[in-house]
Formats: sequence, structure tokens, C-alpha cells
Amino acid sequence: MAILSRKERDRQLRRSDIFKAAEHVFALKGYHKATIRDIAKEAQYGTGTVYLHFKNKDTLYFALLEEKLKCLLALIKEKVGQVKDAKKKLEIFIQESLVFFEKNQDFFQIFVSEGSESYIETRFLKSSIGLQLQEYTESLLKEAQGQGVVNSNFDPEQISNVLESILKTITLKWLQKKKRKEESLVGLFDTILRLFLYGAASK
Amino acid sequence: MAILSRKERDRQLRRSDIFKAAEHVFALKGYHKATIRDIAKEAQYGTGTVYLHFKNKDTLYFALLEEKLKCLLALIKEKVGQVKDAKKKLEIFIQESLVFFEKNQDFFQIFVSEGSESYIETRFLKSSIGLQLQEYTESLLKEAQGQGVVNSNFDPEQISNVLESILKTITLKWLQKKKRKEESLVGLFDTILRLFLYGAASK
Amino acid sequence: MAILSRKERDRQLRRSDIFKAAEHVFALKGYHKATIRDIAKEAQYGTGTVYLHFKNKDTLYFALLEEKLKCLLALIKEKVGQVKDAKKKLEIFIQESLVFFEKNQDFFQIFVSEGSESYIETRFLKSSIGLQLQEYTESLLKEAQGQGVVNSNFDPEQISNVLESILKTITLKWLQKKKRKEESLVGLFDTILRLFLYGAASK
Amino acid sequence: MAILSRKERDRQLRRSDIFKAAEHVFALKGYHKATIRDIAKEAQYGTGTVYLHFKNKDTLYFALLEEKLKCLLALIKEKVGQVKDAKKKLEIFIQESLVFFEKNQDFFQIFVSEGSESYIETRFLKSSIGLQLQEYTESLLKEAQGQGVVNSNFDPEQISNVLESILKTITLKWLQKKKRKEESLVGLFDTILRLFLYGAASK
DNA sequence: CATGAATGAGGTTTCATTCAT
DNA sequence: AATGAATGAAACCTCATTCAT
Repeated sequence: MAILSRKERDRQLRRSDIFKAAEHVFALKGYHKATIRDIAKEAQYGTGTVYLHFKNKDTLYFALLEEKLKCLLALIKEKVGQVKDAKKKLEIFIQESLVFFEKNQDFFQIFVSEGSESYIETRFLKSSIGLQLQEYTESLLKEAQGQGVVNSNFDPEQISNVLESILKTITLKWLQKKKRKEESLVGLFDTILRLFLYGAASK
Repeated sequence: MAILSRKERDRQLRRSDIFKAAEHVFALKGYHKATIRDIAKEAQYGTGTVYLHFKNKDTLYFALLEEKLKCLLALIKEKVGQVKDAKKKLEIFIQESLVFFEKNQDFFQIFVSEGSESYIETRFLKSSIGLQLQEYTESLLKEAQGQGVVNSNFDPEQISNVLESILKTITLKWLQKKKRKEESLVGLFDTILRLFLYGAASK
Repeated sequence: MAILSRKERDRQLRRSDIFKAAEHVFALKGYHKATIRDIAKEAQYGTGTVYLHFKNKDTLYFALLEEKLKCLLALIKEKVGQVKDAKKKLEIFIQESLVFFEKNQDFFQIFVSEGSESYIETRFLKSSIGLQLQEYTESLLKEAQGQGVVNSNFDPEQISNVLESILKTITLKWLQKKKRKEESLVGLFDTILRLFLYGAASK
Repeated sequence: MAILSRKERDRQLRRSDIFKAAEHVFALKGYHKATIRDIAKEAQYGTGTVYLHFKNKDTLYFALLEEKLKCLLALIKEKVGQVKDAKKKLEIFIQESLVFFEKNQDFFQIFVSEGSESYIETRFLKSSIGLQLQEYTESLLKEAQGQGVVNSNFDPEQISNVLESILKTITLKWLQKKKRKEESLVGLFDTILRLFLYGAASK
């Protein structure tokens, strides 16, 4: 068993190496311009080795998305689970998302690009983790509606999508300007929360 | 002159045929999976014919985006120009966008996909029409800030991005559910305006 | 008949226009890079018009070669016919070739390139005019052998080829250096004659 | 080291296979009509394999020329280096060229075709090996002039070109008649040397 | 297991040639 | 007759995927 587990550990290490490389390359070049050889080289493996761990390019791409999203979701769930207040939960949701995006900028670049090609969108949304995140966000918003934090007239799915899109938009623009400014992404937390909850209107 | 104008008209007709086909195929398959042959076939022309009108795939893609966006922008500018009130202007901006998206669903699919691969993003944003739309939206929001409709603490660029992303998100979801529901996209105008201006919070 | 002959004259004019254009374009770009559209445009005709006069690109190319070579051969024959002495004949042959090449540098460029692609070589050599030139040169050399001007041990075909290749080589190098030097091609007559007849050795 | 050298040897083997195939196909069809697929098929490899070794068709073509010319030049230099007498050197130069051409008839076909399309000419002449051969030939002739073997009045560049063209012409004609006659190319050595040094005139 | 050379399907693009006007 | 838009075959080249070592 000790041998098996070492084997398994090694296996996971390779997978993780490839993930890291793929994350970087996909973020840099986009799905189509990135080649498997690029990724293998970045990971310092042979081309074929990638195929020992992932059936094909698609699989690798989505596995990468899922893996990272699983992290994000787990993180959020854990932190959110520590509070009861629905508004606080939303705040933590946003906060932790921003922290995660700031730490994983390559991943974010991929995450935000996904949705581009229609067939990717479809496939990804059907992936269990994509759905789970969607559902979890919705559940938070329903809870917020239950507690009178969010207006109950809105369709929970709709506003969860809107929240996500605001998060993505603000993060994306921050990423594009990062070179010039020296602002932390988390510093935009207030803006996002405020925009989402109270909108752009004057008080 | 009659001959010349007929020639020119024919030329524009071909261009338009190809645009229509390209719109459809790009929307269906995405930029990368769409082939020039697909588009030519859809337009019922030979492959080479496409190249008589567009230097290459890229050019066709961006010409299509620009053409449509020019329409959208012209439409919006015209309608918005008929009112003075900044809030009314915003309303018309949203309203007309929705009308346009509903009428041009294939284009919307492409429009929302654009932004995916980084080089497309870059190239598109640098295109004059992309910038113009961006700037026009910002100008509307600045005006709204000037008239106290929108909070002046926000960065106009930021909220214009947020407005655009809300529009896109809601439209996208509507598109994905269209088969089931039988709701008009313009019917979501109130939701969008409200969400953007006053946010998701309870009153 | 007058009408017919005018028609025919017009026809010859078109042909000649196209020839002139083709000569220029082929010389500039080479056979493969030159397109029929290039040639038509240069001649200020429509693409299709070229096909009214020449079955296809190949035909045009070889017709051009033949036309010019027919001129060259006619010219040479006429001048050479005015003398009896075999050595003088050879001198005139070389002299007139040089004059012709200097006057028709575009044609020379094509002429010297022909021979490149193996299939062209074959086809051209089998053309009647190619053979005629070859045979005429041979006959001059045979005559020179008969009069003791050229050594009878040589195969007439062989030395006629050698003479032609010396002519081409010297002309080609002259053409390539023309920009720098300001020497007339005919000025190289002595060199060529001397090299051909007495070789490169010291006296 | 053994492993590395075997890999390298394999690599050279593939390269050589492709060269052999390319030599044959280029000789048969000429540069433009030859396709990479033709060459790959001839070499019994897949199309893509060719691109593992040569960036593109051009590169393959010139690499082939260079490789062969490098051999020819090396061979000549070695043999010529064994004698001191300038005339003997010239003789060996011609002799070895003929031996090489006879052994590498496909290459010769290509070699003689090169010079066709102007851009090929230019590119080839600028290649170091093309220049080297040119310069080496010139140096031999200068030496011959120095030793009174060749008339000093001639421009060394000019007569080196003439020598080369005589060599090519005679070889080309021999190649075209090979099917009929059963003569060795080297058998034409005397003719070439005599023609070049003493010309075609009677003694 | 790891490798990376080999593969070949498939995409983009060009251009000789045709044909409706 | 003249035109030039339309055609589509065919070439180049890339890269996901396989497989022998």
C-alpha cells in the first residue's frame, strides 16, 4: 500500500505540474493558440506524457477549470459557512472571490474567456462544478432574499448571473490596467458590493 | 451612372449575403470552428468568392462586428439624441440595445463571444467602432452623473463596463432559455434598468 | 474585305498589346508568380480578354517566346544572308543577337529563365521555332567548319549549344550589373567572339 | 552518449531520406510543380514529417542545393589541393565536376534549373555556398592567369561564369541524350577543356 | 511509464479558367 | 467582343493525437 500510495502521489504530482503549466499557457495564448506541446514544454514533460493524464486537449482544459473552481467553491463554502447573516455571507462570497482571482490571475483569464466559443460555454455549464457554483450562488441569493437583504422580486438565477458578471467585469478591467495602477483587486470590494446591492444611482 | 450604381449595388448585395452567412455560422460554431468554406456554402457561393470581398477570415470577422456595431451605435445615437434628460437617455440606450439584440440574435452571440481570445479582444477594442461605443456609453454616464442621476463617486469607465456586462448577461441568459420561455427580451428592460440603477437590494 | 482586314488588324493589335504586357510581367515576376490578371491589368484589358487570344497561360507564354524568337531569327537570317564568308556570318550572328538582347531585355530575361523548369524546356525545344533557331545556328557552324573557321572535330550541335550558352551567360551578367556599369552590351562582342573561337588561354 | 548519437544519427537519416526524395521529385517536376506531399510520399513519410526537418518548401529546396554544393565544393577543393600547377588545377576542377554531375544527375537537373525565377537566383547567389563556389572558381582562374595559363585580359568573374556555363551546357545536353547514347559524361572532359581554353577555332 | 517523432486531416488562401452580362 | 466576378481545385502548413522505443 505504501508503494501504491507513493505511485498515486507521484501521479497527482504530474497532474498538478501539467495543470500549472496549462493554466499559464492557456491564460497567455487562449485555448486555440495554445498547443499541447507548449504546455508539455512548460511543464518540462514530453508531449505524450500529457496524454497519460488527460484524454485530450478539451479534457485538460475543462479539468483545469473544474479543479480550480472546486478550490474556489470549497474556499467560499468554508468561509461563508462560518457566518449566519445572509448579507455577511454575500460579502464573504465577493471578498473571497476577489482574493482568489487576485491570487490566481492566470486562472481568471481562462475563466473569463470561457463562455466565448458557444460550444465551450454549453459544455462547461453542464459540468457538475459549473452547476454547483451557479447553484450555490443562487442559494446565497435566495437566503438573502429570505432575510430581506435582496429584493424578492428578482429571479435568483438572474441576479446570481448579474453578480457574477459584475465580479468578472470589474476584475477583468483591473487586470487590464494592472500594469499602470498599483491597486489591489480586493480594494474594489466596496465598489462591487455597493454596485450590486444599491446600483449606480445617486443616494 | 446607372450601370455603375448597379454594379456597386450588386457588390453590396454579395457583401451582405456573406455577412448574413458569416453571422450565422460564427454564431453557431464560434470564430475558430467556423471555416470559410462553411460560410461560403451557407451563402451559396464558392470559397474563393468570399476572398473577393474580404482579405481573410480575420478581416471578415471584424468587418462583421464593425458593421453591426455601427448600426447599433447609429441607432442608439439617433434615438438618444431625441431627448435631453440624462436618465431618459440611459433608458433609451438600454431599450434600443435590447431591441437590437433581440432582432440580431446571431450577432449578439458573436458580440458576446468576442472578448474571448486575448488577441481578438485587443484588436476589437482598438477598432474605432469598439472604442466609439465604449466612449459613447461613458459619455452618457458622465452626463447622468452631471445631472445627479448616477452617483459621481463611480468611475464612469467602470460603470459603463458594468452596465454593458449586465446587458450582455441578461440577454445571454434570455437567449439560452428562449426555447422554453416565450418572453420578449425587451420585457426585461425594467429588470435591467432597476438592477443597474438601484441594485439588487430590498427597498 | 476592308472591314475584315480592319477587324484582323484590331485583333493583331490586341494580341500585340497583350504580348507587350506579358513580356514585361513575365520578365519581372517569372512565369509562376506572374498572374493572368497582372498581365491583363498591365495591358489595360479585362482578365477574360486574354483568353480570347490565348487558350491559357502556357500558350501565351510560349507564343510570346516564339513570336520574339521568330523576330530574332528573321533578323539574323536577313543580316547573315548578306555575306558569304562563314566567319563573318558567325560574327553577325553574335552581333545581332547582342543588339536584339540589348533592345529586348525583358524578353531576354524570359528567354534565359526558360529552360528552368524541366517541362518547359522540353516543350519549348520541341516548338518549331526553338528547333529552327537551333538548326540555323548549327548550320552556321557547319558552314564555318566547312570553311575551316571552326574545327571539324567538334559536334556542331554541341558547339552551337556552347555558343548560345556563352552568349546567354555574358548577357545575363551584363544585365545584372547594368545598374552600376554604363557599358553597352554590344561592347562585349569582341570578348564573346574571342572566347568562343580561341578560348580563354593565353596566346 | 551512445543514445544521443543514435538519435542524432536517426535524425540525419530522415533528413537524408527526405533529401533523396526531394532531389528526385524536384528534378522530375521542377520547384513549382513539386509538392511537399509528393516528396513526403516519395520518401515514404507523412506530410508533416517533412516539416519536422524543414521549415517550408523553400528551406528544403535551398538546404538541398547547399548540401549538395557543399559536397561538390569540398570534393573539388580536396582534389585540387593535391596539385600545384594551375592548369592541372583547372583540369581537376572540370574533371571532378563532371564526375559529380554524372553521379548526381537529379541534383544536376535542379542545379541547372536554379537561376530560373529571379527570386530563386537572388536567394541562391546570396547563400554562402553559392558565393563560395563562385569565388573558388574565380580564384582558380586568377591563379591560372598568374601562371600564364589563362589570358590576363579577361575578367576572372566573366570567364569563371563562362566556364561554368560550358560545363552546365555540355552536361545538360548529355543528360538529354543519355537514353540514346551510351557515353560517359566524363568522356566529354577533353571537349570541355579544349573548348574553354582554346575555343572552337581550327588550329 | 515517459517520450517525442510521425502522422494526416483539415484549414486558409491563391489563381487559372469560365461564363453571364 | 469584352469584361471581371465567380469558381473550386489544389497547395501549403499546423497541430492534436498515437505509438514504437
